[in-house]
Amino acid sequence: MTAMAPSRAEPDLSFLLDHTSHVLRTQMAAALAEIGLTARMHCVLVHAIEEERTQIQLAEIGDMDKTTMVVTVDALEKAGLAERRPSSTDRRARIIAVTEKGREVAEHSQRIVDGVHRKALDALPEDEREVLLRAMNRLVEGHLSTPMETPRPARRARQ
Amino acid sequence: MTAMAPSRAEPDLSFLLDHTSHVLRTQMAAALAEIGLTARMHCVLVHAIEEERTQIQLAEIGDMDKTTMVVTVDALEKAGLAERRPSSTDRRARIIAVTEKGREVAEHSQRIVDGVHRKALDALPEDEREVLLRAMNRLVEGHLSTPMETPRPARRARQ
DNA sequence: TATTGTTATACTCTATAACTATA
DNA sequence: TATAGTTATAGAGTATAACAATA
Repeated sequence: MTAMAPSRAEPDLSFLLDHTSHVLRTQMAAALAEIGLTARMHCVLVHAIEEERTQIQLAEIGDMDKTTMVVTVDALEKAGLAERRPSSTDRRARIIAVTEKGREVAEHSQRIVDGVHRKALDALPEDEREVLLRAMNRLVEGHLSTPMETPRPARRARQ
Repeated sequence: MTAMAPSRAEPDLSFLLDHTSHVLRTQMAAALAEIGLTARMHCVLVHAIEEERTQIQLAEIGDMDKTTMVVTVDALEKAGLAERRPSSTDRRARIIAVTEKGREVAEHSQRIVDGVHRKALDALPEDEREVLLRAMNRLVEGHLSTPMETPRPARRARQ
């Protein structure tokens, strides 16, 4: 599953980040699954509510491929939480419109997400909690802002 | 790639952990790739040096499946960094013996790993760094210690 | 020519199932 | 019967390629 274990004296930041993010992700997935959502569906729903956005825009926000967005929106439509509507300004593009039910579900799922985060943070003393968030934000905006490119191994054509 | 984006007032711990662990992982992969190692190969190498260990024991330490361990050990053997030796006490088991070259490479890769971690931590003020590590360790040992079970969807037999 | 969304599918990763040898 | 290691492969996830419609 996750690689890399602790055991040395040196602080193993990889292990700490991999482990915590993985466990939190399983907690989040389990919590959202109870109302039939994936983390991605929740993410798209929330950002589609904020303002009129196309699939591409939502894909960018959620850092997904546009093809992944297609299946995510398919799932949202199937669940009756969102609909594709033609953009009034670009006939190629589709606006993701959240339904009334989608709005309700998103409110619920946002409470679930916040609750999962809250429970994790509440496990820390207040001073640590604050500093942890500040430090993580600093890393996200600085040294750990951009993924390093992995040389993708060219793919052969379709047929 | 990674889902879930920031944007709300609530601290989005999922985003912070996912993003930082992902970026750090790409940095680590790139750094280790320069000497032909994956993070998993490094992990196995290091723990195989510490003491005589079987594949299963190493798999447990690195939190991998035994079948994943097979391919990792294959790679290490192919690179001349380790060898499978029959255990003297259990004829089913194989001890992973690290070669002299493997020892040298492991020393090098450990420096690389520590360097990648060091650079990330050095991007933080000292007080934040310390608290971050303390808080992460607290989470790993407490609220975020154990992944939540995902109901695996039974798999059909082979053939 | 470039871009949005779509379908089809190649590829990677991981883990289950089944097997062999041994305990 | 249970376990260590192996092989084969199912299945999930993801992203590339190609395409149609439109810009």
